[in-house]
Amino acid sequence: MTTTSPQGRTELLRPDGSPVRVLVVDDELSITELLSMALRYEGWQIRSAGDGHGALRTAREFRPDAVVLDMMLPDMDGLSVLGRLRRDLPDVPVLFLTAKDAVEDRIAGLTAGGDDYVTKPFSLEEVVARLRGLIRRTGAADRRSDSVLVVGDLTLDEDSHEVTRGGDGIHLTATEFELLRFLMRNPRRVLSKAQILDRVWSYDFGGQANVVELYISYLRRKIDAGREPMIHTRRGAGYLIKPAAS
Amino acid sequence: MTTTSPQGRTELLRPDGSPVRVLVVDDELSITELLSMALRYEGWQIRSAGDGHGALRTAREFRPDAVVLDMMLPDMDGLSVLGRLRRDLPDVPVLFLTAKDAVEDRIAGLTAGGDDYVTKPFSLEEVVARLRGLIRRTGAADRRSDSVLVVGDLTLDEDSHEVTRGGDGIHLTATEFELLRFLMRNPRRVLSKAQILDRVWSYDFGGQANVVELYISYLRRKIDAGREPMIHTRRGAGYLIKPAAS
DNA sequence: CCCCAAGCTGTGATTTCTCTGAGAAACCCA
DNA sequence: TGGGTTTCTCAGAGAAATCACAGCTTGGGG
Repeated sequence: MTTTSPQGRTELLRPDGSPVRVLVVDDELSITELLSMALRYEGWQIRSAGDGHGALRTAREFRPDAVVLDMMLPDMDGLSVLGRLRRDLPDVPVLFLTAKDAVEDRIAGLTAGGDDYVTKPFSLEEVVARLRGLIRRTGAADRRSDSVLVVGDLTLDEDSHEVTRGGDGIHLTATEFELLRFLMRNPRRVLSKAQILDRVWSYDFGGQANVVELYISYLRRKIDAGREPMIHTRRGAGYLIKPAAS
Repeated sequence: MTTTSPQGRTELLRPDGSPVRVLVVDDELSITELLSMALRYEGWQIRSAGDGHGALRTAREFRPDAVVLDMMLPDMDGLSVLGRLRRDLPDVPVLFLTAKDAVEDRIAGLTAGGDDYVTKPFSLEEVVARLRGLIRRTGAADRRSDSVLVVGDLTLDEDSHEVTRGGDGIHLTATEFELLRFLMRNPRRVLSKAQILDRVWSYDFGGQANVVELYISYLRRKIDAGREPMIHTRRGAGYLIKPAAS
């Protein structure tokens, strides 16, 4: 089931209308804090654990609809946690967090079962999107909701990563895609550069805030080029996207 | 829940009808005083603290619906306060106060969970508006109320920053927008130039008082131009806004 | 009816914010 | 390993917003 809030945000809900439950497992407190905060903001119910045993204990009692699991835990191997988790909750989808240089193939094997993974350092948009995808696909959320965002004649498919405007396909880089997704998930709302940075760039990004301006500029070239503009600047406040007609 | 006071002011209330509670944390007494006064005027219940430990103690007992938190506290790091605060009150939204030049580095991740921040020196309108936004969005106030102010055929959307009169879109600068918001939040009430200056301009504004006249003039050109005027001067007293028909 | 204080607005200086080109570095895939 | 792609920094140009100042208008008390 999905429902749309007054702000235009779409929320995932479970079949019975209660909020989706997500368990976050990572040994770094700053990471669990960050994720808990962001995921809670999606309207989900969050519990967190700092090690494998805690995770298993919490999972049994909390019965989450999805788990975010760091592969690198102090007390046990990520794989063992996964195995034991599956014993209690056979169908729960898992989003793995891994270091960038971790063995890709082992992960690839794991994700064959419908799970997914992101590498650290991640951006919140990425984690939220993948988690939404997992929950959507495994049917923890009632009706399989749509993976296509639409604003005016602009469409963005979160599954295939396809973007079109007025029917024409548009190629975007990864960062451009995430930025556009964030804008389109919040249509007609002014988003500050800080908000965008916090959401679209990875949590350890230490650079200049004007990358946002730069990428807005790239996006404009690709989606607004020659057409009625959809991306607007609110000087001193931020940016917003809205249908061209209005 | 929202209710409309006899003066025409719209107030945020909690689901049970009791006033919203806000905790203000800053080590400068002048700031907590200023904010407490302004926020109390919104009809909210305010407590304040001058350091991290005091903040945590008060938060536990007062259970605020929102927190205004200076990042620069004498006894502890703003982030530690945040972390511990979140342990007791996982869902409470936080409005951070930061110095203008510190924005870039330590804000990273702060707005990610739906939190927000303003830079010092701020204007009271800004703080109040952001707080209202936070409370509205995180649902501490009952039904998610909407973000549009309406006076006569004039509308102002706090989310999209859109302003229309009689259906026509009107572009306002940041300062014009804040001034109009203040007027529209107090329709049919005379606001003195001093009040306006105190609310709309930052607390350290040292300029000439006639900026208010200047900006009223700008606003009139944009929203009253050619139409029945809605902004009226009460010579020697101040200004007020009201629907054209009356 | 006159005068003055209060209010209004044109001009322009200054500051601030945004956009974008150029290029360096990192990255990815073959 | 090498070339194309992507990300990001830097810096300059340009646009927009803010504000001081000053002269003009207006309203209303005397």
